[in-house]
Amino acid sequence: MASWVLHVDMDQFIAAVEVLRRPELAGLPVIVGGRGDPTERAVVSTASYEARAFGIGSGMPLKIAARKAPEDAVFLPVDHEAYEAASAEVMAALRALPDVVLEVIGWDECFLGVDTDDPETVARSAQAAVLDATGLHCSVGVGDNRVRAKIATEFGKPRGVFRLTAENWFEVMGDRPTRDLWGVGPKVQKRLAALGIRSVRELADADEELLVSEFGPRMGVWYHGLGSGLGPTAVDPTPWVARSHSRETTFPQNLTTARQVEAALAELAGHAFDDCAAEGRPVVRVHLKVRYAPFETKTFGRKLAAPTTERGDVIDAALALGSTIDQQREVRLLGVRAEMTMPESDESVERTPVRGRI
DNA sequence: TCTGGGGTCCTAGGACCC
DNA sequence: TCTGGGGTCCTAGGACCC
Repeated sequence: MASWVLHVDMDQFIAAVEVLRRPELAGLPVIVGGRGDPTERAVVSTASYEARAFGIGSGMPLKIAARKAPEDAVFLPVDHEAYEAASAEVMAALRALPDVVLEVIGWDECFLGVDTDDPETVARSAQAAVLDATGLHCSVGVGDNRVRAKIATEFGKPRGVFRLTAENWFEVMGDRPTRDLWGVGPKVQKRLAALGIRSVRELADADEELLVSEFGPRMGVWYHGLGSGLGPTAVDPTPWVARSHSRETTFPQNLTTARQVEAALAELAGHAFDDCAAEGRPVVRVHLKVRYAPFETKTFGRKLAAPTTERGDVIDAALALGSTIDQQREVRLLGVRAEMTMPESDESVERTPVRGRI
């Protein structure tokens, strides 16, 4: 029997959860984001397929979405708790499948590790299990590693299954832009293009030394392998442990005085601390993020003299960092991140240097 | 056109030590 | 007086993901 990685991704998850509890929204363009008010500073979390037909997608400012949306479009506020609950049901249904190892990647996606000679059958039973338990649809990517499984899912959407392996990698991906690779964003795409590398195949054929000199020893090698669809195969069922917690707010009206900045920092730092305290681990480091109007962002942080479990210490650290904020400029966003001590971890686990995880 | 909030990881460069 | 090579730790910044 061969080992396979399956990537399960919910179809328009957030919008689907909303439609599930409000069936009268079925078939309408549904746009979830912010507080559901398209005149506010916020972006789209998820748009239903009906809304996507109008060019509305995740990450788009709500104001723009409102301009593109038809009259019957419905704007809804984000309801984290509802999605958490739905996510837990999805994961439980998948974990109950026979002989699978499950690694949660986000609210609406996970990897499954399975040993089988018929991964498509496992994929179909995963879809059936999720639909049966929650009424929600998902797509499944089948791969011989995590990278190929993850990318395969896009070809399976919606409600489908797609297999991507060493065998069909170049046939499927070879002529596509590097941006289609997991972990290649707009900046890296540009830097690659400057080296004359535009397609996935060109990346695979590129000189690794060149990539290392441009991106460093780790990322250079990683990007080169990505061109061939190389990636780790391990699926790790160990529950995810947060390394840090942060709170940030974009203000409806920019802050203009030191008083306002201090009050906001103290509140954010308090919330960030509380999130860490809930995990029962001390805070070791505090970071600040400030976005000056119109859109320039600065981040900076400091290690604390010693790990602390005192709320006041974290707030003091945030305020001390805050004293470096330029008082002459309007502040549009503030964020405080508190990094925690880490429990003992297994460093031997191969990591995918793709940043970000929910 | 106007850009959220919550995360993780990598790199460069300076400080400091031997 | 001007000077090496290597290691580790820390900070700042950047990039990407969902």
